[in-house]
Amino acid sequence: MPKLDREAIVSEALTLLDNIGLDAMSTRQLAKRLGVEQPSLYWHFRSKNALFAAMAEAAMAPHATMPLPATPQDWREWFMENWRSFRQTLLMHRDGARLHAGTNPKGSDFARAVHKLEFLVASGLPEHEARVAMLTANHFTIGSVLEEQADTTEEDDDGPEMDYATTFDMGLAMIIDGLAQRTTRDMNPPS
Amino acid sequence: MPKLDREAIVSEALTLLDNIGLDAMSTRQLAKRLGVEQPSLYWHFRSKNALFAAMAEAAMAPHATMPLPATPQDWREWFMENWRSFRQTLLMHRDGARLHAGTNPKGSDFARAVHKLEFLVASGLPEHEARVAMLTANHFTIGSVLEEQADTTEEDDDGPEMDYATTFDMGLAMIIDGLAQRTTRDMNPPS
DNA sequence: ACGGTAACCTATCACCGATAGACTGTCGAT
DNA sequence: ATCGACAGTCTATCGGTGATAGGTTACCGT
Repeated sequence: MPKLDREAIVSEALTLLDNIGLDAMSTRQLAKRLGVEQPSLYWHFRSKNALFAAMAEAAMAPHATMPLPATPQDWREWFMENWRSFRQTLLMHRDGARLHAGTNPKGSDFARAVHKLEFLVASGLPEHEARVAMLTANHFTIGSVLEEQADTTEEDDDGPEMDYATTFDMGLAMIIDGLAQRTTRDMNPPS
Repeated sequence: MPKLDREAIVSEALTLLDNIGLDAMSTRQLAKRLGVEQPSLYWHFRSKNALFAAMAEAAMAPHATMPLPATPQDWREWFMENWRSFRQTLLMHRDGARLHAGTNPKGSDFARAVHKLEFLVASGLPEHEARVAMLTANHFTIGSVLEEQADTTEEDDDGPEMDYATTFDMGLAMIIDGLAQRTTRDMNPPS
């Protein structure tokens, strides 16, 4: 019988999430899986939302521990891979985007974002535009995965229908090209 | 005593949403506001989710009834205004983005999307790229508003802090520029 | 006058998140 | 060895929730 601590609870909660989805998750089912009564969870977490926050943070670990970019690297390639990784991490768990949406970033995440921004600046991009591009890619990724995971259309064998991965890649490439344009020329005036 | 029909329920539900937020919404509070007992709502809607779907559709009306683009119009300007309108509509109601996320588009919405795509094609853009740009802008908008509405930081008077509207505009402009690039040149090879 | 049905009601179910307070085990200090 | 503190779990319970079953009313065409 594994000792019950925050880590074990979060781990089991994530597999329960994968099985039944975010809306169906209840503290009672989770407690039953852990061989424990429901109120015991409230010793380790102040509320269900606090548990969700811990789950969201744990689910983001694969992306949050990726190596940071280094200066000799091609910024376009890194940009692509970074948000591909973000998307993949969101897709690892059922309702991963909904779980992630609306979670306040930790301090370390903020530090990593600063480092990434500095890398883009060191690669010759204007800081303001690079920051906007990072935010844009973030929002685009969350929105994409949100819609992908909300899609309930059955997988008929009548054809590929729509490839979420390549659509995502193309959208991301478009953002990258829009950003790349900012290195050479200024914005065109509004009229 | 106003007759109780779907429209009245949805209308009152949206003002209740604005007052207490999506998570706190309950059928009992809504029924009380309508001067009715709670199970009565279930004659008009099969489930709470069905009510949410009707609310999402009604909330999208301002954007869904906008005039469609016509061929002599500048496609860049229209693109900007269309997704600005989408964002503004999502912002009209509390938790508007969460309410909208994961709703299957109606048939008429699909028809409108086809028309918009045809407009972009008529403006000289390649169809596939235009379609990707529309999806990208959609996901970007939803992700942006989702984060904006999830932001709980108090409005201190120590400065502008961050202007969501202009950040959105700049991200949208980046997508537009990325799309515009597809008219003149092909994608650059990966190496 | 009568039957049907739209539209509401009461009553109730199973379940939920959360809290209060009692219990048990471990462990360090005396 | 004993005691006290406290981490960690339990039982019991609260108010609230979405949803269903089935009774009641009022209108409407025949």
